[in-house]
Amino acid sequence: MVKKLRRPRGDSRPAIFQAAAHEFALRGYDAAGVDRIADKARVNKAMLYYHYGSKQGLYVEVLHDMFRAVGARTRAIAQGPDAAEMKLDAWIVTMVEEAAARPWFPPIMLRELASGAAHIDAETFGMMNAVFMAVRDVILQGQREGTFREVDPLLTYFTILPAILIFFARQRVVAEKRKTVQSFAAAAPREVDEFIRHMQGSARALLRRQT
Amino acid sequence: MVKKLRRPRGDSRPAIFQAAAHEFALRGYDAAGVDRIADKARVNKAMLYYHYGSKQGLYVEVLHDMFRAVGARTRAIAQGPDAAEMKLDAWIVTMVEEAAARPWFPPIMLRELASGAAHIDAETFGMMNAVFMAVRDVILQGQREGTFREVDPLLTYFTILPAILIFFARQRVVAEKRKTVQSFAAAAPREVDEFIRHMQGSARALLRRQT
DNA sequence: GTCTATAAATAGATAGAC
DNA sequence: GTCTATCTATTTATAGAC
Repeated sequence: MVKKLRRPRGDSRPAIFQAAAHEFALRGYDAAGVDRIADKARVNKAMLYYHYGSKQGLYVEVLHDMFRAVGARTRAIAQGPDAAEMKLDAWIVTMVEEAAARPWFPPIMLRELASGAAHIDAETFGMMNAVFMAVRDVILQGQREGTFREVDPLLTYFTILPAILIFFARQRVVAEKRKTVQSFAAAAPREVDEFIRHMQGSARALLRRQT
Repeated sequence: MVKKLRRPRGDSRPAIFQAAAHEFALRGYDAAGVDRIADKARVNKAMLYYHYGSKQGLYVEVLHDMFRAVGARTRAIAQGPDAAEMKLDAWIVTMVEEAAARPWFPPIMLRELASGAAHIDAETFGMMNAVFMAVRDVILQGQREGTFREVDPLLTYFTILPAILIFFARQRVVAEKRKTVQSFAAAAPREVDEFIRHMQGSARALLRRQT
């Protein structure tokens, strides 16, 4: 008889966090199953409530973890001494790295944008907004320096950001559908390095003052 | 006693369609409730199964309706006689008009991109892909004509499209959160005309050959 | 075409033993 | 910290009367 594999005792909290992040990314908040999260983390469902209180509480932790990391790095870049173009390049690298380090980040953020931020509390919303504020500062700096056009910072932010989010979300789509749907043969997955160059070039093209 | 308002008999099918489109957009496929759809359409739940067979069948109809409309208009533009820059401008107007005419289109498509197209059958996937193919043809045309840079058509498509989708999805976020979250005061809603100009300008900036 | 009633499965959450 | 058992509400779907 095969003994059921067990995690070492005491590390159930991070195991639940990981499993929840993946489940929320895969199915969205409402469709995510507390039972499925517990199974994936190989813990009892009651442990989830012991550590996090509720499904909502668990979701908020995942969101805060995301925006803490992204927010801190974005603010650091915005407050640095570099020229605006360099800062924008660095921010794109940051977002790509965070999306790669937390694969659940792009799907979750896309879903929240799609649902009107339905499951986001005021505090988390403030963290989301702080990221925008920092990027807006960089765009305004570039406009003061004369290197950027007089674009609308908000509309420009929401042109660059979703492109990054969708790139990562799309990688999964392509990988899975290419097996069965021949019409998607043209859409080979792209390399991350190639995408960073594309995105940096796109952002510069969007913002650079015409001559 | 107040008599319950009734729809005229016989038009339950379109009423269900409308209600379903909104429910799918608001909550996503998995979290959408057949009961809620029936209530919203003011029909009995059994009617939904009578007309559409299943929740999945209803969802597929909503998807097909979306991509039929977008696909036909996109193909017509791509096959027309205009220069590539004009075609791209026209396509952006098309997408904005379709998103305005079908408010459920941007949220549903964003969710599918976020979930890896989990609920999309092969046929619908082909329709989605046909839109990309037509836009790719326009980009290739512009490159042959010498007006567009040698960008990757796929990465460029997925830079322009999500910006349009998110703009509409975001309008709802802003409208609702601005009431309660003061930190979002900076993010006033934008006018659609203003957005079209921004998006056409962005697409041209992305693609125009540098001098 | 339209309705009621209900089946059968699954959801989030909790009490209480260990 | 960890587990079993269970409560209650909600889910998709169907059978059958009208």
